[in-house]
Amino acid sequence: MTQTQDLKKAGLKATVPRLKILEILENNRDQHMRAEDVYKALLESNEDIGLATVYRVLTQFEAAGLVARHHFEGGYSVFELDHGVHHDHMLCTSCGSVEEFVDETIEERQRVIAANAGYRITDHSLYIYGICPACQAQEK
Amino acid sequence: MTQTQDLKKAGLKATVPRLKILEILENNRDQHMRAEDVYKALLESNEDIGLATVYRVLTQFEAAGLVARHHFEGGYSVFELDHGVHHDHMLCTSCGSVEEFVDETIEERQRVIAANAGYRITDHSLYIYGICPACQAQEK
DNA sequence: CTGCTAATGCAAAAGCTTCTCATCTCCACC
DNA sequence: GGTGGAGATGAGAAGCTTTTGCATTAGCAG
Ligand SMILES: [Mn+2]
Ligand SMILES: [Mn+2]
Ligand SMILES: [Zn+2]
Ligand SMILES: [Zn+2]
Repeated sequence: MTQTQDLKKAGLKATVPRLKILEILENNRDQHMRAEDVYKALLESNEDIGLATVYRVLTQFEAAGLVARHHFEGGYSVFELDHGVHHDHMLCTSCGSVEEFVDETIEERQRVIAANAGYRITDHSLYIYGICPACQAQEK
Repeated sequence: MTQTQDLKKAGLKATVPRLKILEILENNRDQHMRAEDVYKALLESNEDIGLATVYRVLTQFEAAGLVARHHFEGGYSVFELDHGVHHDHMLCTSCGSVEEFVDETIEERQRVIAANAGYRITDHSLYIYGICPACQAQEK
């Protein structure tokens, strides 16, 4: 399916800014990008797209389920293409690297906790912060 | 132990602003307060303390282990007195109410995940977002 | 009591994100 | 293919939370 079709299916007009931003996210599937990062990538591609549009489009993509938004420590949002498969994150507070993981035991416990309290879960976020092996090695 | 002693033990001078802020946090043990909330409480007590000081003091309290800082959705920090017992949070996205919980199974799984990746955990945060029973009842 | 250092209040500024509004672009329809 | 109009965009202003610079004040060791 083309990117244009992806957008149409999400109920969004296939405009140039949206197509370019989608392309950038696909070219950085392994990254968690800030709006500013996306904006810089656009500038490097000589695209004349405003930062405000980047924010608008990313929010629309999130609402449409095309991307996932995360709030890592730092007071800003990061985005990644939503592959449909949920995952959580472990972050190195020293070098900033991010590792992804899925743990069905934790997922299940969360469902149980919510059920016991009568909550209907809409979302959840789990971040493990620590020092990665590489940074530990450098400590010495 | 007095509040003055608490501060001294944490390596902080027992100043008026720090004592007042500590007092406010103790008077709101069941709350998760923003810096702004603490500031407003100070104003109501007719304390002439600047917002910048509130931010500075809360950050110092966090570093000293006196309070815990959380990043609920919304782009700001909330603080609560640290009772030494770690807990996670479940939040209602409709009314904003917060429920606390502890789940040893999840805690253990996190340690295992980190160990498998060679990470040394320094911290973690788990937020479950959903609709609380009361808000579900009102939906209909 | 005194003096030095750390702490404070205020205002300015930073950092991220949203909003306003005039202009431009998609695209459904002819 | 041409067109009208709703929706999208760019630029800059503004909003919010948090931090910082600096002159002044206040803890507290001696
Ligand atoms: Mn990810
Ligand atoms: Mn709590
Ligand atoms: Zn690292
Ligand atoms: Zn609720």
